[in-house]
Amino acid sequence: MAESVADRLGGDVVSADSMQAYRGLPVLTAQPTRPTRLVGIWPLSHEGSVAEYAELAHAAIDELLAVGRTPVVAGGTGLYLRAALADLRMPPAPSPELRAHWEQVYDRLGPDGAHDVLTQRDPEAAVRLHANDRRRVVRALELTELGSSLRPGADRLWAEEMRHETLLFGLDVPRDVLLERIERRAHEMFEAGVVAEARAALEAEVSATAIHALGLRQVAELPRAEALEALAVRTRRYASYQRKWMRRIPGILRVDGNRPAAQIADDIVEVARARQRLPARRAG
RNA sequence: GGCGAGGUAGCUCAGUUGGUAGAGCACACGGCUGAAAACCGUGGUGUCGCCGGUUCGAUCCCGGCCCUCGCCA
Repeated sequence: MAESVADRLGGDVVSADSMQAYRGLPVLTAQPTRPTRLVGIWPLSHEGSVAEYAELAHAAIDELLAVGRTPVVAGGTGLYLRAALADLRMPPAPSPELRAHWEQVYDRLGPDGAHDVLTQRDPEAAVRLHANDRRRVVRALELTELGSSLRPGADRLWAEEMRHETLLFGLDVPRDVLLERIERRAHEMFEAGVVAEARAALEAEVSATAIHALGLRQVAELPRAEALEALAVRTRRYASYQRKWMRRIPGILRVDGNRPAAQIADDIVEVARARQRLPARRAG
């Protein structure tokens, strides 16, 4: 669908998806067949992050705009989409030493003890976090040593502000249709050789980030029927996660996604063209 | 047909010496600022196989029936 929109507008698709950014799992991550920006850019051994992705996405988008093409950003989860479209101004990168140190502290003091330490060092961050959220409590603690905070200044994640004038569309698909599509998609992945792909990937080094590609371990290790079910279950959860973001991203326009891609693309292009003409008319 | 084991949440199962039941996963909802297809939190969604009996009260005890699995005919 994104490709159809890009073709009609004279643009290119930019992927907003953490796992499509890796190369080596084209079937499992449902990568597009035509070359797409930010797809397959990292080896599986690489530990990717939103902040790193955001820089690349900004560069790709600006490059397209500079030559007069329309970037069509498609994803993915809301965080990656927002990271591509807005300037989230992430706090400083984690240092391996600080992370290791605070992880040790967390494990030694336990969740409540570690959370107490955070309350002393950064009360504002502490009230936002649950003691059991090890990842974020550790991150917040390491930031206190870098003169930063997990919650610096304004909330940019949920703000409407974006780097460029942008139209946001979210596709609505009825629940039963969605479940059926997920089921079919899982089967198709198996027919396309996802098992061999996953096993081959796990032979080599896989980063802590890439290992979480949905269903990677299950597909490689479980018997077919169980793997298929696990893949479908995880995909369902992912879909409900996307719905959640769709409800919350400010300014998103929801369109009926239960139609052929070309038809949806036509509608979106029509809205885009109408919006483009509006300022000119007013000016005129 | 005989003997044995079992029938409790969507699934796998625990439990109640009789006071209408709870874990994991699934599912729903919420959070999220350099791991986001990740991670954290909250919520039990139920004719306890069916019919009767005993009892103030039965998912639990008793009888009958149905179903599943195993062994034997």
